Amino acid sequence: MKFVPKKLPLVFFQRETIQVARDLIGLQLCVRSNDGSVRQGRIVEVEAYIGVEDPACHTYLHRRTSRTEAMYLSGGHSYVYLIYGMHNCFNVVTAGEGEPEAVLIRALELEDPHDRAAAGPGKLCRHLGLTREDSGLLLEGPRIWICESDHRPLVIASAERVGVDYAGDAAFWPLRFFDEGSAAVSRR
DNA sequence: GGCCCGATCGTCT
DNA sequence: GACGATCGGGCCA
Repeated sequence: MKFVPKKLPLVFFQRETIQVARDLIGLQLCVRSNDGSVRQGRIVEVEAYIGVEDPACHTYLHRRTSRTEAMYLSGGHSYVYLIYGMHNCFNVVTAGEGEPEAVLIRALELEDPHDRAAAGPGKLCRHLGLTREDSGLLLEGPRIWICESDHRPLVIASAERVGVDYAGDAAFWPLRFFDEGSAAVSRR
């Protein structure tokens, strides 16, 4: 019987952030371009950013600016920001409205599992064509959505988050999750 | 207005 | 392992 991918409902994202992060591993992130073509990849690496008490999170201590406004939306919206003046990072907003938490999508496995064109948060945005224009969108299409996959990860590993040395103890929190069996993970 | 620095990546040694 | 690119965000004045 053929596997028919099913689009995830918004309630999937409106749960506890760490649980959503783990559950996202193995699912398909899909983006439709203006010309109608769809680019997609299997999520193999994510990081949880758990809100106002997380010193690594953009909304630490309720920081709220035009950039982070999308994080205050209800779970199931996108949050895309520019980093180092040249790379975009795509996040899935989690939990409820006014609970500014999110999951950073760090790597996708493409059709060729050894293709590393989407192995990193900046690289996957470039590959999918995602920019800050795509921040604050609902993840129920037509532009961006996430659907089920018939390829579930065998082992989900956890580790420290990348690039958050400024965050004190929080730099050591094991909030990065990845598919141990994928060659498309950004770092081991 | 000014200053510092970043949830990265590619290149070079 | 080190470093530069490149520019907006965040914070202070």
